[in-house]
Amino acid sequence: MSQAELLPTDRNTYFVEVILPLAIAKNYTYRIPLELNAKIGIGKRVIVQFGKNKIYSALISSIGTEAPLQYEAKYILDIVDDDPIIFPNQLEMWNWISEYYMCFVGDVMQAALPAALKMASETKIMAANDPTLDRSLVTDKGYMILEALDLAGELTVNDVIKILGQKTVFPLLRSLFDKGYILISEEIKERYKPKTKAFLRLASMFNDSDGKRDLLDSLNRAPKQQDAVLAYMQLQKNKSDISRQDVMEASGCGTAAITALIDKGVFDVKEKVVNRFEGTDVLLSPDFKFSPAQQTAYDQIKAEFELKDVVLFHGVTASGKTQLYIRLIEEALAQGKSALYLLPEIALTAQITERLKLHFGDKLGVYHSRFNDNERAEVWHRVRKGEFQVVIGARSSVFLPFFDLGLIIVDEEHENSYKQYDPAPRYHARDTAIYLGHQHHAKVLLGSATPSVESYYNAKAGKYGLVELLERYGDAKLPEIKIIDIAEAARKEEMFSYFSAELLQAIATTVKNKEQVILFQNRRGHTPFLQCGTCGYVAKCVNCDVSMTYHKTSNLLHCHYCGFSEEMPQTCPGCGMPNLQSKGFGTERVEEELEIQLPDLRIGRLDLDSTKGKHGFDRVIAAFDNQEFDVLIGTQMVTKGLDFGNVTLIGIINADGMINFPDFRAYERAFSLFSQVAGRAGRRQNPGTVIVQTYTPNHRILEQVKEHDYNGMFITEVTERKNYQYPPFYRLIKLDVKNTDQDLVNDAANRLASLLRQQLGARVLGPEPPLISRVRNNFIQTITLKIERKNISISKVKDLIRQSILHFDLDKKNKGVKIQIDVDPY
DNA sequence: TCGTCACAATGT
DNA sequence: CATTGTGACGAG
Repeated sequence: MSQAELLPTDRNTYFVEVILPLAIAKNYTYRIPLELNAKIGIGKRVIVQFGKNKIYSALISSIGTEAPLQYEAKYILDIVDDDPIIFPNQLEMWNWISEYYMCFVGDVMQAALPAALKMASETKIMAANDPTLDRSLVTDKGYMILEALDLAGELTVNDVIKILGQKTVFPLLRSLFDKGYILISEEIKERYKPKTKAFLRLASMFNDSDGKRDLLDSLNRAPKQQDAVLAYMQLQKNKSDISRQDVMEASGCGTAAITALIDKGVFDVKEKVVNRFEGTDVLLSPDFKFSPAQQTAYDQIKAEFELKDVVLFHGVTASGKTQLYIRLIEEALAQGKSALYLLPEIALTAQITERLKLHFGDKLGVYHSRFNDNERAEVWHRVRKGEFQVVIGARSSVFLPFFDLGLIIVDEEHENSYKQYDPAPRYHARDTAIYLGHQHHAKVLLGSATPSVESYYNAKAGKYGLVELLERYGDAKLPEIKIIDIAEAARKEEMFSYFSAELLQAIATTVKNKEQVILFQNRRGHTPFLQCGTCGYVAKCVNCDVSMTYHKTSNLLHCHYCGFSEEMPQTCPGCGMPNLQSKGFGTERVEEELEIQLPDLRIGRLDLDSTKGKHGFDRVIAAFDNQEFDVLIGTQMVTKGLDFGNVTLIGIINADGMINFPDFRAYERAFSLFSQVAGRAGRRQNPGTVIVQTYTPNHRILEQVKEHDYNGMFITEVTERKNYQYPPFYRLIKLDVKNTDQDLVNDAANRLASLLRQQLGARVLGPEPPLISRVRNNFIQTITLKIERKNISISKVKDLIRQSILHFDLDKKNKGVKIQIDVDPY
């Protein structure tokens, strides 16, 4: 059904299928009132009533003329948009995600739309103020609500829940309503508000010079106001639009003076909609010189793009990848196409966005989770209108309403944060980007210094093009990597706290040379676990099967899984002895110990806890960049695409935790993490040094890191994965079975596994408890499916899984058991 | 997912 | 018995 057919004179009755932003399996059909016929269109939002009271904004996914047979469709209440907010090919992508990752389209809608574009139904309650009613007849709680209404005028249901401290308030409100004490109104409220700014204009009578003089004279006894008027007149010479803020800045007055002038009628105020991203429209012409190696890589990428739609670009750290990307984006723009540059969330620093802004000016949109909703909605609208031709963003920017994409860059393509885990849709942004590229006939460039085994395998197998750039920009050498055996150093009495003599020495020398150090410890907090030296008790979270981490900054024990925190016990809760010992160490502890070992250092910390708040992260980075610290201690946050020219020493405090992780990707992850950390060292003249402390100095992964031997790592990994049936040779689908009752979970998981085995046989593994077998009071059992790539269709397998789950849900014994499906888990 | 309905548990 | 809590179910 095309738009053109839907003329205002159209007297047909239409029915629309809508997607609701909920985790429900079906789409629902609504009827269009005749008077709205002219406005309907796929991809527009509509207001619908769903259930008895709830009102949602849903999205039209299809239009038809057949009335449903089984039931009578409700009418839609209204149509929100004049133009569709999403394109048909986006709907197609949503459906693909929902099919491939086995989730509901409503889940995809939740993830795809910025919250400000989803509207909330806020049920408002007002007092009826009927003097004939006797308030003393209502219950205590009812009375509380009426009192609160007297004070506030109106309340939302949420407010009532807070006031009463209980969840079920509807019966109570219903009875108050039925008896006539209150009024209830459903009001849909759009959360997106364009940003406005107050602009001032001098009232017309003061516009000539006489008027101006009189005005200034009359303000003789109000010097601040006089200043403000003078400042305004000064600004008026160069600018036509003068904002209140401008006047305040130029005159040094506060709001009071301006408000007084407005009240006197001296200034007229006008609210104008302004762009949230003002002040970035500097367009610099790009003028960088490619090194011969860069030029070769660039030519190869172009050549590969002629043959393949997806190209993997393996470029070592500091090889100048970003410059290549910029050149490629410019080319896409020159062809009148747009471009998307994806980065992992934590790599999206002010550093990189500033660099791109210099090149692309106001054509560049930035999209990531540290933006608030209004900002995200604004980026959405401007991409939709084609104002932003280049978007740099994290995972979720694959959902933006692009048209005519010419190029997608997925930088740091190996990063596991491209895979969303908690809530559904559990999609992989790299793979979704490839789908998106396919839709737009765009080229996709995957970039990484340490490509994922999957992508490299795909490239080697000829599915993707492959371009490698294995030398650093401008002759820079790769850093030297030293492996230190902690056990041996301890034997020689060369361990001081967590630091070997060699590391401490290197830190001291580096700092003396006015260079900087990064220390890497992949655990945050102070002490990862507390154990009783007498009875062996370990402090664990009450909701999860994980040890509590002590954080010195809060002086509390924290659970990193559910956020629970509690006081640190003085004596062992198990046996009562005051013998609790700290085991292990996180970034806070490293910081503390380093201060003891080398007291005069200026130390900064970069982890989730030290970077709270919108700009927290950028602030720490900027401070380190400005050399306000000598040493930066951090978790894997320090590894992500940060570019510090002055860092020449990297220390990995303890490499073993990363290597000995029970997961088939552990070695690959350790290799890329260590290589990425090492890549932070010495990006200019000085190649830099990396010191890795470990108890297993001969581990093959460390050997390979030391030799910068990506290829060796790839070959050993590929062999192992082939032998043990892992990706890229097999597809994995993980099913988590969850419930608060441990026995129920175990039994239900067994039942599900046997249902699956009936269909899929030995491809079904488990169930077994995962590493963390209880999170937020839910026990978990995991069933893993390994699906071969040949002789069986993956969509057939997914159908069989869906059938098995349907079966599973029919069994009354499985009531209340939740199943979570993760396709291609990371 | 969320709200409602039916029913059970709790306390007067 | 009235109020609060809990679970199952269905929504167009």
